Parts: sequence; C-alpha cells; structure tokens
Amino acid sequence: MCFLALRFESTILSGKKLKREKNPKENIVTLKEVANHVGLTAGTVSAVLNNSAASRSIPESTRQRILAAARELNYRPNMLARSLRVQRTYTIGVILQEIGDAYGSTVVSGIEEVLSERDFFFLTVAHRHDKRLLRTYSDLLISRGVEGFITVDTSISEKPVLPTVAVAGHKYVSDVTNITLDHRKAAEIALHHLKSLGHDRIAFLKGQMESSDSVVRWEAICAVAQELNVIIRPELVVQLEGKDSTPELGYPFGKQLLSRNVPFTALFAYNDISAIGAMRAFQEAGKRIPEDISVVGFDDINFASFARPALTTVRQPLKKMGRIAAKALLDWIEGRSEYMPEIAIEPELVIRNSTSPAGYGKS
Amino acid sequence: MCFLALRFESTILSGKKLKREKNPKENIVTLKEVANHVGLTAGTVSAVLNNSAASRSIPESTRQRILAAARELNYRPNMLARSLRVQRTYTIGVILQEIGDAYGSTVVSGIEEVLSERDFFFLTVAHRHDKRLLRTYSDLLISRGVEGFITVDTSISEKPVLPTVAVAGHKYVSDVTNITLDHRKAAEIALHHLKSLGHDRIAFLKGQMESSDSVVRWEAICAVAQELNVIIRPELVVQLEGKDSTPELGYPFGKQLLSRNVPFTALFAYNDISAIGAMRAFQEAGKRIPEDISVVGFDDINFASFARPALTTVRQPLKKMGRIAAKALLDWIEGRSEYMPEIAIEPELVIRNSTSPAGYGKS
DNA sequence: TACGCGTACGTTAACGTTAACGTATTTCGC
DNA sequence: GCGAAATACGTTAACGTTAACGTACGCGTA
Repeated sequence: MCFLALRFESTILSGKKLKREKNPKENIVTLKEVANHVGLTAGTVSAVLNNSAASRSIPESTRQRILAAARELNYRPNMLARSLRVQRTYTIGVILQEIGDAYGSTVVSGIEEVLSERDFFFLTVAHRHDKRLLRTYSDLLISRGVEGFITVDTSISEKPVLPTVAVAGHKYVSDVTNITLDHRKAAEIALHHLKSLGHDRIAFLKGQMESSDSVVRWEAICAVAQELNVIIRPELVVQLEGKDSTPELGYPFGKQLLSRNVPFTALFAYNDISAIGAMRAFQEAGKRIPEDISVVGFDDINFASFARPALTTVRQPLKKMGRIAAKALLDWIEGRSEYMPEIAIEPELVIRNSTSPAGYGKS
Repeated sequence: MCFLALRFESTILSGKKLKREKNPKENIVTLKEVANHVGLTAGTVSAVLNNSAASRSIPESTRQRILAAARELNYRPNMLARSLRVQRTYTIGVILQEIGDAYGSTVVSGIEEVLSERDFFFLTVAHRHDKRLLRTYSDLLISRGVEGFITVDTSISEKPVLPTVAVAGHKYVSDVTNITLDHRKAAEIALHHLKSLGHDRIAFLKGQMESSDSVVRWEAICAVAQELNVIIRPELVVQLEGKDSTPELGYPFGKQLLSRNVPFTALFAYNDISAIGAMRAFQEAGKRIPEDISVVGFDDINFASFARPALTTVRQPLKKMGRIAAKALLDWIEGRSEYMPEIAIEPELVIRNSTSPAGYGKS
C-alpha cells in the first residue's frame, strides 16, 4: 500500500511538472497533497499546521512528519479557502482620493507599519473625488471580504456596513471613528505666532472644497482670529481649487493674491504644498521671504524643511495618524476595544525660516 | 407556498436585523438568499447574474425578476468564494521597499490607474530592505492568490513562481520583465549637459547599495564619462548610505564632499532627494547654486521644480513606468501577450536653474 | 404516437479549508 | 479483567460560488 501510495504520488508530481510550463497554478500544493504524502487526511494535517485544540492528541512524531512534509513540498495555505471557511480575511480596505501625494502616502506608511505588525494586509483604492466611484469601490472591497475601512481625506456620509476609521474625516457619522487634528489648537498656535511677530495683515489660502479638513479648519481659524483680534479681510482670502498634489497647486493662487494689490505681510496657507507654490509666486514677483512676506504652511510634509526658505508650518503627525487609525481599527475589529467616535491629535508649530517679524523688509 | 416563502423570508430578515448589531457579517446576502427570494436555485441566479452561456435559455421575465431581487436585497457576490471556484482573484501584489517615498508612490499611482481600468486590485507590501521579509511576503501574497507581482526598486534573485514585472529591476532573471531606464542615455544627456557648460571637476553621489538602480547607473556613468573625456576623481565620489526617503538623505554627504577640500564646480546626484539635501549643505556653507556649484538630480520628482533653485534633473517618467509595468503584467497574465525580458524607458533632461556655465561664480 | 428538440430550470460536485463530531485502539485504575 | 478515559486519527459538512450535466415539460413534425 505504501508502494502504491508512493507511485500514485510520483505520477501526480510528474504530471504537475509537465504542466507547470503552461499553468503556474499547477504547482501549488494543497493540504490534501501534503496529507497524501504522509498518508493521513487533510483534517489531521490542518489541525497540526494550525496547532488547533484538536491537535493536542497528535503525537510529536506524527506532528514532525507533517511539518517536514509541508516544508518539503513547500505547502502554502490557500488563504481564499481558509477565509471562506473561517469568515475572516485579515484584510482591510484603504480608501483615498489619489495615490502618490505626500499627505496620503505618509498616512498610508503609518497604516502599513501597524498592519504588518499584526499580520493584516490591505487593498488600496483611489476614488479621485468621485462620489459614485467611492460607493462602487466600497462595495467591491466588501465583496472581497475586507473587515474594515480606513479612509484618508475622504468624507463619508452614509453609515458604513463595516468598522470604519476616517483620517481627517469630519462628518460625524455613527460607526465611524474620526482621527482629527485639534484644529482650534492649530489655528491658535499659527495665528499667535504670526500675531506675536507683529503681523496684522494676514492673507489666507483656504482649502479646496473636496478636502475634508477645509471647512473645519477654516471655521477654527475664524473663531480664533476673532478671539485674538486678528482681522480676516475677505480681499486677502483666496480659495484653492484643483486637485493637483504638487506645489503647482498654490502657485496661481499666490499670484492671484498679489494681483489684488491689497498689502499683506504674512500668509497662512492651507497646506505645505500650496504654501511652497505660493512662495514661488511671491519670490518670482520680487518679494523676499520672510522679509517681505512671512509664510506659514500646514502638515509638515517631508519637503517642508527643504523648501527655501525652510517652511514654518503646523505639523500634523501624519505617519502617527496612520498608525493610530490602523491600531484603532484593528482593535475594534478584533473586539479588543469599543467603538469610539473621535480620536484627537495635537498639532505642533514648527518654526523655521519662512516667518520673521513684520516690517522686517522695510528697514 | 408563496405565502410560506414570504413568511420564511421575513423571519430570516428580521432575524438578521436583530443580529446586525453584534455581527456585521450577518447582513450580507448570499446567492442562495437571492435565490430563495425569487423561488429559484442558486445555480440559476448565478447564471443570470454573470450572464453565462447557460443563461441563454432563461426567459427575459425571469431574468428581470432575478436582477430586481439582487438589487433590492443589495446582493454583493462574495469574491472569496468566486475566486476559490474559478481560480482567479484579479489581484496582484505590489512589492516595494518602503511606502511613502516620492519615487515609489508615483510609480504606484501609475500602477493603480491601469489596474482600476481593468478591474484589478492590488495588495501592497513593504519589505524594508530585508531579504527574508521579501521572501515571506511573496509567499503570503501567493497564499492570498495574487496572479502576479510588480516589484519597485527591489532586486529579485530567484525565478518567481508567478508572472513578475520589476520596475527598476536589473538582475536578469528568467520570467521577470524588467522595466528599466536607459541608463546610458541618462548618463549621456547629464554629462553632456555639464560638459558643454564647461564643467570638468564634477562630483558624484553614488546610490545606496540597496537601491537596485545604483550599480547599473554608476557603470553607465563611468562608461560615458570615459567616452566624453570626463574625469571621475575618486576624491569627488561619495557613496550614499541610509534608507531615508527625504532630502535629509543627501545632506550629510553634501557636507562630506565639501569637507574633502577638493574643488569641484558641479554635482551629479543619484536622485533628486539627495540632490536637494546636498544643495542645502552647499548653501549653508555659503556656496551659491548654480554660480559656485551646478547640481543635476535624477528622477524629476514632484518637488524638483520647487526646489530653490529649481532643480535641473534627468527625468524618469515614474508614473508612466508604473502604467507600463501594470499593462505588461496584466497582458501577460491574461495571455494577451508573451513574456518579454525588458522594456526600455527613455530618460529626458529637464534643464532648470540649478545648472549654469562653470566659473560663473568667479566673476 | 413516437420522436426529437428547445425551453426552463434543478442537481451535483468541486475549489481548499477547518470545526465538530465519530470511531477504533491502547492504557490505566481498581 | 472490566469499564472508563485517553490517544490517534478519520469523516462529514459547511463557507459561497460556478461549470457541467440532468430532467421535465411542451411543441412540432413525420
């Protein structure tokens, strides 16, 4: 019988080898093949490989025999089948606007760190600001069995079917955990910095309507400005538009600001990329930074410190926010923690060389 | 019977509603539930929804009844089960060193564009320069049924089990399609540019050993230098180290170059981020760019044009390379095209403000 | 009226796994 | 030396789909 089993096995194997050229799937080995190889059944092999409760009664010698065979045949469990059976995929969906921008990439890098520590994988989709695409993608991800979502800079309006954590989400929807920066604090530190440098004519670059932080951040700025007696002049407020994720974004709006011919000594931009773009517009127009115009950015992306001059900015700990989002989601999925509606993140002012006392340029 | 069916259905549904609070999976509806709802079997419903060959004999009225029920119940096919059955996952694995660096993110954005057009998804893994982790991850991805791999800036040495496309891969392994820049051409245009500006003392930043382009690019530079009679002085060659993906990477090596006290009028850096970091080191030491030192970068990442001065660089069309990689892989997987060992990409010199004639600073 | 053919579905098995339960043999206590 | 318990496995069914095959019925035709 042993002889027969061996013969059987070897013909199977040689059959596979012949086919391998054509179909790469042919040489991936299943549980049943491992079981055949050691003369046991799939159930037993499964129990040992997962060392489940049932395997307590399997003697060490058999266990070793099984493990050896699995290694030898290079057995890789089929996660599809396993997931179908145990109803878990250890996969989450990451939904963002675009792939490749500094903001999203950094958040995703934080997410990935945590997921890999906890043996989860993720599928990424970019909805390109299209509401319908967003809906389609979340359905497709559910089809693929993701156990939860992390959205980045994307507002959700409907209550989702699965646990969802929104990085920079603001609509308060039940069953969505929002990871949000403390925008009040952010506005305070930035405006206080500029005010204490003597700036009283401050220009603003408002975020695009599609960006989920825009509204909340602007409201915080308005509220804090009032408290600090900083006047917000409509002539000095410019609305960003476009979905560019390079500094090109801010360039035309920097020019626009200058063309209004309303004097200002400082700019508080919506984010670092628009700040850097605006800086270039200013510099091309002969303005010196910070002597003529001080500039404060937002985010503290990698390149902020390498802008010329190095950019003063409100730091959002993006990678950390990604980590926190992932941790919150996994704990929630695995029932280690309850749903919480919000996790607040503290911003931090990073003072570099793009800000200086007002009027510095007049001397 | 119809009454019974309805009753049955409604109790099922209310049962689900009660459970929904506890288990989110409870309210996702299966093919069998749709079938029950219309009083048919799962097989029939499946045939209609996929409009397979078998559904030719299903009358329009029934077809509509099924489609309506599926919509009404919000049926979403379970891709795990489907994939297990049809042995296809429409998923590929993207393997990169890190997530969040400008180079990789841009390539991935190109990949994603093509995948989404063709209804594929992707799982991303970052192996952090660890060979063993790379191996582990590729096994895990195979477990999850990916149909192919795209690697970014990662050398593979073993012949892979699945179709693989390597962006900036250089080891020639059979069954791997390499998407490679024409490094000879790149070296030619960069060195010719510097030489024609009169530079004859050129410093070089060599790529890190872990970066897969390093060796090939350096060899191309050496070969072209010889042909153009450009002398490469060992004292002016610095080896980059570290896995930083911000300009911070180049900063210490820019300093190191200056500290050697060997005069040079130009720098050809391994990539843009190291070029920008080195520029800052030069500027901090009082050197003007380009008057005292011309700098040429490599890649043309988003920020290159917003460096001060705007960086002259050898452009790699990163997004396009991602697109080409994805297209090649999908065509290969779906048998629309044969395996090809290499696809060459043409670099392009982008002249901005970081280069000028040698000796300009002496006047 | 018997036969064939088209119509409209149902049935079965399989994809690879695993949890729950079954069964045959051995070991041990008293 | 007999029953109970432990040991070492096997068997079955199910996860949700789909491809291949099967069947029952009605209709037209020779």
